[in-house]
Amino acid sequence: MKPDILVICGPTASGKTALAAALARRFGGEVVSADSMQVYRGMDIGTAKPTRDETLGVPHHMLDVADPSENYSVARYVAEAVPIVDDILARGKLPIVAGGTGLYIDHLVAGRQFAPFEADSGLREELQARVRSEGLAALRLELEQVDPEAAARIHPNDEKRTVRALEVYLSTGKTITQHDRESREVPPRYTPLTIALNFQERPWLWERIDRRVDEMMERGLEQEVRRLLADGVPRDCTAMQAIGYKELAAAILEGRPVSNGAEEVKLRSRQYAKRQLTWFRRDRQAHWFQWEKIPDFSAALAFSTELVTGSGLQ
RNA sequence: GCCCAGGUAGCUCAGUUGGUAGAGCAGCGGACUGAAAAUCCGCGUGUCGCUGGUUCAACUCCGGCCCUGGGCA
Repeated sequence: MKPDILVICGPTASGKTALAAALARRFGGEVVSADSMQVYRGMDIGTAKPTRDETLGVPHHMLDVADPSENYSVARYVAEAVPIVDDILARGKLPIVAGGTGLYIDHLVAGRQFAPFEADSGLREELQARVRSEGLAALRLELEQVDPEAAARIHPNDEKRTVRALEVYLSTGKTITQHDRESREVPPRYTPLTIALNFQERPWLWERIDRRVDEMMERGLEQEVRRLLADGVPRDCTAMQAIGYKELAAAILEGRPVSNGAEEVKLRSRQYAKRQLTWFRRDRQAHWFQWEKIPDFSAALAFSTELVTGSGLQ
C-alpha cells in the first residue's frame, strides 16, 4: 500500500530535527512534531525544540500548543494533530511526522479511539489518593474483579496502568480490555513510510547526548528552568517531568550546583534513549539509518530521498 | 627506605573460619492504548593485582613481587 505520510523517529539526539526539516524542504513538506514535551510553551532549550534557523523556513506544527501547567495527553495530541496532517494532505503537501514520542506517533497513525470521558474529572486523583491510603494491592484486587484480563496483563507494581484501567472502567462502565479490543479494529488512519535514526554504536549516541546537554547549559537551560519555577509551574505536573527540567529544578531547589544536575540530565537522557530504541525497534516496517561516529548528513539525506521517491510518497 | 591500610564486576564496596563470589549504582534486553522525557518487568556482565608454596582443593592461609592511599623518615 502506498504511503501517505513520512515518519522520522529515533532516540533523543539522533538528528531527527535536521533530517525532517531538510526533507520537508526538498519535497515541499511540512513538519508535524510528535514530541510530548515540545508541545509546551517556554520549554525550548531543554526540549531541543527546533530553533528558527533549524526549521529552514519550513512550517513546523504541534510545537508550543500548551501551557506547561496544563497536562497534555496523547488524546489531545491526536485530536490536534490529525486535522493538521489532513490539512497538509488536502493542500497536496507531504506531512512529515518527526519526533521521539513513540506513543504519540503510533496513536496518530493507528486511528485508535480514546474512551469518551473527561480526562480531568478528578477521578484519577481520587484513585491515586486511594493507592496512598489503601495501597496498590487493594486497587489491584478491585481490578481483578471487574477486568481479570487487564489484571493479568498489568504487573502488580505498575501503579499507572492499574489506576488507568480502573479509571476507564469507572468512568465509562466499559473495561479497558474491551475498549482496547474495539480500538484495535479501527483501520489505520495513515500509511506511514518510517525512517528510524540511530548510531551504529551506543557510545557514539552517548557522546552526542553529552555534548548536547553541555550546549543546553551554555544556552541557558538553568534560566529557562528558573523561569518556569518563578511562573509557578507545579513541580509535579507533566511538563516538569521532562528530562533536563526535573533534574535542574531539583538541583536548584536543593541548593546543589547545577553542574551536578546537568550530569544527571546526561544520565537520564541516555536511559531515555534506550527506552525509545526499544519502542521503535518494535516497528518491523521502519527503515533504519545508522549514523557513523561522525554523522554524514548527505548520506542520510540520500538514503531518505531514495526511500521517499521509491515508495511513491512523492 | 620503614610502618600501616587496601588491590574482588564499568564504579563504590561486601564476602568466603579453604569447596572458583554478590549488593547498590552504571549497563543490557523487554513491555507499553487519555501522565509516555512517564511507568513497569527481566538479566551479573569477573584471570578475586602478579607469582611461588602449603592443600584433594587457594579468591581465602604463608612467602616474594608489583600497584594505590596514608604515616614515619
